[in-house]
Amino acid sequence: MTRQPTAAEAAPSGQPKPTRREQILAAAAELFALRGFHGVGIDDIGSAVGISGPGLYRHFRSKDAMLGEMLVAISEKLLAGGLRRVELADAPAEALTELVRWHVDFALDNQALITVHERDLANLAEDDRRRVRALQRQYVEVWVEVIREVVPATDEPTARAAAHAVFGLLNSTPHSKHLDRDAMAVLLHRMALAALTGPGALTGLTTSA
Amino acid sequence: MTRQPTAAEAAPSGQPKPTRREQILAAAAELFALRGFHGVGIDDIGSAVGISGPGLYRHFRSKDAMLGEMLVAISEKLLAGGLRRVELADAPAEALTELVRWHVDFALDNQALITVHERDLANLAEDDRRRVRALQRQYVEVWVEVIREVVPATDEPTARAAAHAVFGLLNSTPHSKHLDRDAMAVLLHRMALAALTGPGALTGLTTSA
DNA sequence: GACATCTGTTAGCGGTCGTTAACGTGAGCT
DNA sequence: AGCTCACGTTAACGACCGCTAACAGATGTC
Repeated sequence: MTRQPTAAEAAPSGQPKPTRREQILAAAAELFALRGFHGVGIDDIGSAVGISGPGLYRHFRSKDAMLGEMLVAISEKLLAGGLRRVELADAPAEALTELVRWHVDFALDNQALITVHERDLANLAEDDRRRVRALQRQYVEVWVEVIREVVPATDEPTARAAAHAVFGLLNSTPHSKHLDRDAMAVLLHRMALAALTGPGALTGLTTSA
Repeated sequence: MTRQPTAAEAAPSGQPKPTRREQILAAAAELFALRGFHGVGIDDIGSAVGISGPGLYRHFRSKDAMLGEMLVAISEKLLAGGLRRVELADAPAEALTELVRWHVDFALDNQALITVHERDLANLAEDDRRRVRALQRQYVEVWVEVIREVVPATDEPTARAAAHAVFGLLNSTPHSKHLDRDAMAVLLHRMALAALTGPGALTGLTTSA
């Protein structure tokens, strides 16, 4: 029976120490993003971190556990960051721009995880999938509330759909490497805000004739 | 050696006849979208169309051939439709709205294929992947040209990145079923146009200080 | 110096999956 | 009536893959 330090002692002192587990997760994320969960073998992940094959089982219970851990972690981080930005904002409009900025930075700095997140969710084990779905819902909810404050005449389903659409826009990062990071960040930020706050973009859809 | 009618005699008379091949491709697309290419077995696809397992090999050379055929077909259709809309338009602004309308309708009517298209491209065989990539590039090119006509001060890399971002926005359809089809179409249309033509969204990124 | 523990190795099992082989059947043509 | 051919069936093969078993070195501790 192998020891399984689940996120509790993953960061005992602080952040300076990149654990073996974290190295493995990072490498696995990169490979999963490239070829998909089922397209990557245990041996591939192993050799990506210098060890070979079954040595990974000293650090993880199973291949599914790796996927689960990294998707739960990223979902938690995304939600926590979003909540914090909204809390720190003074006005709704500022909350929205901060939310956009947060998501843009996050997407640009975690392209592999973003890709895996929206592609291999179906390959998660039941438990992990429920947790991730719940976190996703909460994150969407944060956006929905802020959107409805900034664009008052928006009903809830529309706001939800708009949030998903903006996520699609912002998460498009992995598909285009034509601009450097900063230019990309500015572009995505502006496009997202324009899509949400453009004149009448979100209103008059469900109550109109 | 089995006969392989490759798209030539797929539609000999017109469109009224849904071939067995097409039934299979549609079912396979649905399953691929749900669980990913590697997550779906030959037997799953077979039983989805009433036959079981290896019977599919009377219609397709291999499982990869199914994926290849459906992704090439969808890419060709997308490009052809885009080109036609632009040709029929009188002015650049109209070309852009028509392009958006075309892509919105396409995404809403082919959600499974859209999902597979952006998820399992990596699982294609070399030949097919090259063809699909080439078609994708041409489609992006259509958008880039139209965007640069409508928003004159936009440089090419920015236009390309913006096009990808809009694709991400429009292809978000499969992730949100909160609105009915028509409302969704209107919402996506407005958001896409706002993102592209919003005040200064695409300008001043590469030449600014 | 004996011991435990952490981390890694190689060999092999068990199941899954794509594909092929061999065979059956019913419709249509001559 | 008989031949062909399109369309299925089941059985089985071969490869791959996740995972376990058994073993080994390096390190720190009493």
